Amino acid sequence: MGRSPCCDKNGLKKGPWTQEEDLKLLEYIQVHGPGNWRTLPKNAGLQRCGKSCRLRWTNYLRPDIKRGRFSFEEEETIIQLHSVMGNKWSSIAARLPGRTDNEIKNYWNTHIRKRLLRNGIDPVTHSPRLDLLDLSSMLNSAQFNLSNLLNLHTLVNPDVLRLATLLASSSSNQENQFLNNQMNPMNQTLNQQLQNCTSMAANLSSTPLLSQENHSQYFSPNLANTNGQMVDENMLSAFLPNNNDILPCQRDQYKAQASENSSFERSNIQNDYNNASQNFNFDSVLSTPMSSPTPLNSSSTLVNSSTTEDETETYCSLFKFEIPESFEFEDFINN
DNA sequence: AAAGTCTGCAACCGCTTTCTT
DNA sequence: CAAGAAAGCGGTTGCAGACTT
Repeated sequence: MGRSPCCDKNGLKKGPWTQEEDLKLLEYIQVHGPGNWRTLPKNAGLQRCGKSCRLRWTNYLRPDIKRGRFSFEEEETIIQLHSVMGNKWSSIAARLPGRTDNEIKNYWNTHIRKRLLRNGIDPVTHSPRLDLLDLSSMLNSAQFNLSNLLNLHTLVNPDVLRLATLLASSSSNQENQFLNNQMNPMNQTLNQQLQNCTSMAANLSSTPLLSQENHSQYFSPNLANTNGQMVDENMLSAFLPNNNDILPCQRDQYKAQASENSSFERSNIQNDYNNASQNFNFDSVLSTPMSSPTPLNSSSTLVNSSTTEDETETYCSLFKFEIPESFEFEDFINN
């Protein structure tokens, strides 16, 4: 069934409402109540479409509308509801008194969605977005090479060690103290890390990865500005124990991608894993001098050129999360 | 200081669903 | 039951103000 216009649009005003128009609409509704939108504009003396009047009332003039910034609780509620309902804005709004669907939709698109992306979470699926990472090129890169990770000369490469330090100490003059206090437990826990990394490497070796041709660039050059106190939560997860569940959860997606793309590369990962398991010498890890904090090298972090801006932001943000003052590295890796 | 770019949000568009006659 | 009107809904657009160069 075709739908005719709700009113004759010729000569009707569009665009932002003026105070005078708002007043007319308010006064009319106060007397006659909302509804009957087709005849309302004429009766209220408004040169507006009835639909426009209804929207103005429901989204702005209604007295029960709560204005101002969304609270943390509201934001969390929106995220939770969205993870269940998706873009059912009216259903979400029905559970947030005083908020309109339009307002929630706008807030989602301008704030929450970006925040989730910044945290490496897909705003549609609400799951981590490691699927976007080109692990192959990452692990072959200078700093995030699996061989380096597991090999004594380089593992716990300076940046990883520095990350550990930074997690426990936000200022550089505390680093030595941290190392003195934490190295013994780290010696034990790093053994556990090794097992987990080895296990993760096994997972990786059976996980198809996007080819470098498809992901020629990974992280944007502006990561060169990343300072020593900004580290990658997800990257760290890849190096530390008990966070490797992220990879298995993405495996089906990788497999689906692999089935569509014959150029997936696994050999590099397999080689890295084989080399690492042969060459590993744990003691030398701790004998490797701590490097002075330096910005993460942008050469290892490139963004897939085919990704969207938001996705690019996701990649970049993977390396940017605030480290709480109270964060304890030991607790984290023992967790 | 000016021009260009970005951001947030109100409002619109067009489709679907529900209601009324 | 069918047709048309009204309401609901989600995606998109346009613009004002903020920010950057």
